[in-house]
Amino acid sequence: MPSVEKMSRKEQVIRKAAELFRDHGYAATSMRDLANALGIEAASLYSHIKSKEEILQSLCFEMAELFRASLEKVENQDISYTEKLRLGIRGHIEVMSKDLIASAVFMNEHRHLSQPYLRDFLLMRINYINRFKKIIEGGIKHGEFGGIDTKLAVMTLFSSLNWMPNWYDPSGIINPTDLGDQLAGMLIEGLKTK
Amino acid sequence: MPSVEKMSRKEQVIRKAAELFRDHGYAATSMRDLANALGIEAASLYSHIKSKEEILQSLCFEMAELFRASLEKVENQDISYTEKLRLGIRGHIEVMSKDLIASAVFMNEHRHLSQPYLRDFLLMRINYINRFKKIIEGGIKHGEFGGIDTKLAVMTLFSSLNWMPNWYDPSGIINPTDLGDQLAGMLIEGLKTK
DNA sequence: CCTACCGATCGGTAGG
DNA sequence: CCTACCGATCGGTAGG
Repeated sequence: MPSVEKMSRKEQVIRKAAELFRDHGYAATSMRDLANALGIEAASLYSHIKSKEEILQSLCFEMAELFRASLEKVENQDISYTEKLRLGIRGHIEVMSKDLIASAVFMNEHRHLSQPYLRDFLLMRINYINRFKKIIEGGIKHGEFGGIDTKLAVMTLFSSLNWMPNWYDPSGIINPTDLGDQLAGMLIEGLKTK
Repeated sequence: MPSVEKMSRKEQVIRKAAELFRDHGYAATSMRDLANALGIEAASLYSHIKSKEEILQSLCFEMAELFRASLEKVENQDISYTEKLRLGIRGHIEVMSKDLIASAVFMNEHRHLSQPYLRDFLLMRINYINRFKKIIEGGIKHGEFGGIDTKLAVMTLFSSLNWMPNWYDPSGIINPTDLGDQLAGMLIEGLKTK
C-alpha cells in the first residue's frame, strides 16, 4: 500500500471511496459524500473515474485476482491436504490483511455490481470456493479429516475468513501470520471431528 | 411464521420489505420497489408503517430479543462450559432458522439504523457476544478448551453463525438441529486446539 | 478541478 | 388504498 502522497489522484479517489463503501455501504454512499471527503466538488470526480460503479469494479476484481493467485500457488505444491488447507487459509488472510478496507468492500458490496460484472464475479467466487472444497474432500478421502458435511465445512471456513475484515485490528497484538496460523489450527482441528 | 393469508397487512409489508432488504440491501431498496412488490402505490405503504426505517427497527430488535431469550435459557442451566457453548450455538441457529430472512437483515443491514437505535442495537450485540465470550473463558479456565485467543475464538464463532442465513437452504438435506449439532461439534473441537 | 445544470428518483404528506 | 404532489438528493454531463 503506497502512502497517500505517492498515490495517483485516481488511486486516492478509489481508496477514499473504499473507506466510505465499507463504513456506510455502496448504495448509501453518494458521489457528493465522496467528493466532500476529498475536499473537491462532486463533478470533479469524473475527471478521474468514469462512474461510481467503476470504482466498485476496480475494488472487487483486483481483490479477486489476488485471492486467485494466492490459492494457485498453494495448489501446485506437493504437500498433504491438511497442509494445503493450512497454507490456503494463511494465504487468504495475508491477502486480506494487506488491504482490509478493499477486502470488506469485496465481501459485503459486490452485490451492487451490475451485469455482466456481477455474473463474472460470482463465477470467480464459486470457483475459488470449489477449489477449497476439493482440498477438504481430498482430506476426507485420505483420512486426514473426519466425515463432516463438506458444504457446512467450506461455508464455516469462508464465514470465518471473510468476516475478519469486519473485526480484525492490525494494530493490535496479533499479527496477520499468527492470526492465520491460529485460525487454520482451529478450523483444521474442527475438521478432524468424527 | 404465519402463512401470508393470516398475516396482518402490516406484517405482510414488513416481511416483503425484509426480503427486498436482504436481496438488495436497505439503502438500495426504495419504498416504490416495496410497494410494487406488494401491488400497491408507494404512498399507500404509509397507512401501515410510519417510515422506511421503522420497518428496519422492527426486524432488528425483534430478532435481537429472540437471540437474547435463547441465550438466557442456556446460561441458567447447571452444565459444563462445553455443553453451555453447544446449547448456545444450537439455540442461536434455531432462532435464525425460524426466520432466515429477518436474520440476514439483522446481520447485514443494522448499520442503517439511525441514532439512538443504532447505539442501542450495538450495545445489545456486544452484550450478547460477551456472554458467549465468558462461556469460552470459563471453558479455558476449567481446562475444557485449549489456550486459544478468546477474541479470535468468539469472532470465528460468530462469523460462522451469522453467515449461515446467507447460504443455508432449509429445504435441503440437513435440518436446523443437525446443522447446529455439526457446527457446534466442529467449533468446539477447534477450541480444544492447544 | 470548477460552475451551472440535467432528468430521474428518493422518502414522505395532504386530502380524500 | 389512491391521486397528486413536495423539497431534497441522486449520478452524471457540458463547457470551461
